[in-house]
Amino acid sequence: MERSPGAVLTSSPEEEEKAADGHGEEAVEQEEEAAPVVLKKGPWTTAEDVMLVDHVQRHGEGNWNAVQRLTGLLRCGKSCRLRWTNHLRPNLKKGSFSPDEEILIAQLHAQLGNKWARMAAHLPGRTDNEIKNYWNTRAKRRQRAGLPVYPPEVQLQLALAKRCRYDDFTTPLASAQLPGAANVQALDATSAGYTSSRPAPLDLARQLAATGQTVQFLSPPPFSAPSSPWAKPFARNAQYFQFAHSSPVSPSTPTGPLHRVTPDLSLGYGLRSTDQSRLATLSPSLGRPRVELPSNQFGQAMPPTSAAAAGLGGAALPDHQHQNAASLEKMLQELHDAIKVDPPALAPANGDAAERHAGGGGAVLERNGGRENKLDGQHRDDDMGTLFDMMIPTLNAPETVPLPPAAAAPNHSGSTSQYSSDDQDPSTADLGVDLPAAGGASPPDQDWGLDGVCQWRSMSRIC
DNA sequence: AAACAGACCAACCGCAACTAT
DNA sequence: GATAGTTGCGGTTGGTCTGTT
Repeated sequence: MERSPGAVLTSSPEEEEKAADGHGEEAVEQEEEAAPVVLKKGPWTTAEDVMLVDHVQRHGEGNWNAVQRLTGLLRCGKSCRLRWTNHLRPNLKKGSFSPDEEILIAQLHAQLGNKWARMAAHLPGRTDNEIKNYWNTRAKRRQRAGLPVYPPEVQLQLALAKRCRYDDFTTPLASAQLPGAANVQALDATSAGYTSSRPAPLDLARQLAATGQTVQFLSPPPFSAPSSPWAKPFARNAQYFQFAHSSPVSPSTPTGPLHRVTPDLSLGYGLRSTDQSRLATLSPSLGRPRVELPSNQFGQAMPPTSAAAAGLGGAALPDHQHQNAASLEKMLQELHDAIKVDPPALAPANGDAAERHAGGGGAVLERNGGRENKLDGQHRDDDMGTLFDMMIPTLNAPETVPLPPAAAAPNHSGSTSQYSSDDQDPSTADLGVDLPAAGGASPPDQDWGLDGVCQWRSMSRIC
């Protein structure tokens, strides 16, 4: 919602408006002879907007410092540029963020940190300022409320990514075996050319794909979700699996279509197909082996074996799928051990998974007593949520994953923007946010505050 | 109805990177 | 290579709106 540009609040709005209105290029010359121009600050007037738009139409974007000189607009170049990019340029999308956009922002923030401009590149029609404002207000509000900053689905990504760093995925993954050339390209892009001393990007999509699940790019569906994604139950979540740190995003990443990596994560708990089409994932570099690290995330060193496995390439081995499936199964087993239930059977590494997925059937857990039941997809969603509930405290247990101070206690200022983009790890800081202290009680309102699906409450059982 | 607090948003500022000279 | 100018980015501020007391 944009405020009326006519709301001039400067000290002498009338005079300034007059000045702005009356100037053509001839009037400028007069000013140049006069005393130094006092540039205006504050809200833009309609007349100023018109002048700026006219200037851009004539001269194109750029050379912003010339705007004042050429048009007499009493604004500095920076202000002109800002006004243009944030409000006047065509194809800007105004209004509140759609649920899909919200989810995407959370994903992007999990991956990039406070790289608003880069995030904006993934949200056509949105500006960095808009995203920044959105995130800061929501994040602050959630932090104040003692809620995790990221929605569960993003936390799951981070949790799994973090977890997997400590798993011994010793086998190079066979991207060449992935179905679909685009997939291979995209997934390879997450690792090829990764020359930093930082840990190699972890890409669970790849791992999942190696288990035989399909990984595919979907066309960008319109942002049309009817309700806030953060209000949704957990389940669709396991959808996006380009993980933090896994897909370098460069400023030159096309700002148009959003590319999605959507593994069919039917590892016994399944996802609804309708969910799958909705979730955006972080755009890979579309095959370019560009090396540009995200500003943060996963600063911790990955064990060498994991680093090697996590995407530095390598020849495909015939048994990759089984090995990785076993790793994932092991992970699930551990998670289920924590909650004293049996893990769901890992889906076979072939079409069977998709079949189960489509049918909504399959053995899933019933939390009560660990009995297995045939439940519908929703219940499987819940089970996945339970898994996640268990995952977070496990992952953040001090003996396994030391949390940076920011993770242990939210920033005193309540801001999410204070970490150094290179030094801090929002995947840990924010992932772990607001976890109840060991032995402590969960915050009273630990759900996402929107649909009452509170999986976090169960944490007290294991903390 | 008034006061207050929080949310929201536009815009500014400082800094860094980039480019031209 | 040094310098100046330009552009882009992220953090912050301050005004307005809206809901609550």
